Amino acid sequence: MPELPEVETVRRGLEARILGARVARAEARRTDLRIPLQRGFARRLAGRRVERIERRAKYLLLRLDDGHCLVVHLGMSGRLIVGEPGEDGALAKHAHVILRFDNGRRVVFEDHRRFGLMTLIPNDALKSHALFRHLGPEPLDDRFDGPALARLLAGRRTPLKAALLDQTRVVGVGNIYASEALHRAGLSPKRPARTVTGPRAARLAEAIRATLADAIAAGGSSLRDYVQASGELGYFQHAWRVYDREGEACPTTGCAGRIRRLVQSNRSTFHCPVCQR
DNA sequence: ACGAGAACCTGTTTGC
DNA sequence: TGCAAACAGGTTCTCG
Repeated sequence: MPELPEVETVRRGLEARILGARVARAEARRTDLRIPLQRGFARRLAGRRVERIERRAKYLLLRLDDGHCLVVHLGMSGRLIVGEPGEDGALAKHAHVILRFDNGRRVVFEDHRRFGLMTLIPNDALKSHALFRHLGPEPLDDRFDGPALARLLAGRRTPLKAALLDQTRVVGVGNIYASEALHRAGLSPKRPARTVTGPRAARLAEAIRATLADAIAAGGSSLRDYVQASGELGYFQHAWRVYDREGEACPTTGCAGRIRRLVQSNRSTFHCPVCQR
């Protein structure tokens, strides 16, 4: 799922609803997530206040009042469902962790594939933690530009699409937005990453930033029943230029190409062979 | 060190 | 309708 725009959308939804609230009760119904929940995970959350809600790459960081950070990754199928105050509906089949806050809100972590994770890490250990140590720069940071991207791709023979998915290069771009950004930049997903320099790198850096920013503005992409933290649907999926549009006409003005699907590193890539070179 | 592919797990869609 | 295969937004390990 969730790539940077969806995670950022969830972050904003959480911020509006549980920032400053205190965990009244926490419950772990299943502990074998991608990283098994720590012993006493629920007990350690009880009574904690959420002081800040941040995002790094595709990770949500809930800074608690005891010097720890509740780290959440949604993997492919993870969701954080925030209920209305006082509301206490039925739990989904794969509701693994339930947090009840003192403002009446319930936050449920659901993840049927269990590629996601929740874990508590001391704030001062975050940066050096194995989950974060090797992460590349944030694409929406002002310092992320053409020259910076060219340096990150230098020497890489791997196809450009695969390089964009590599979170040690740049973070936050996943399978949908990699295809989208490459189309926006007019660059072939098959091009060796190291050939992206100068004006091409500038175009790609800008395309990545614009694609992610547009998606955030739309509340992310909602696939199937994925919902953002507020329970609303994002609508960026309607703005996809190439993703999941195999056989359709290329949306580039004046381009007569058709969108093709190919498989790279076991993932689908969508592109226009005519205007992406 | 690098790059490609498989593995992790469950649910849904597609094709015969 | 039934069944099997393919596919799904991510990350991490293994192998060559």
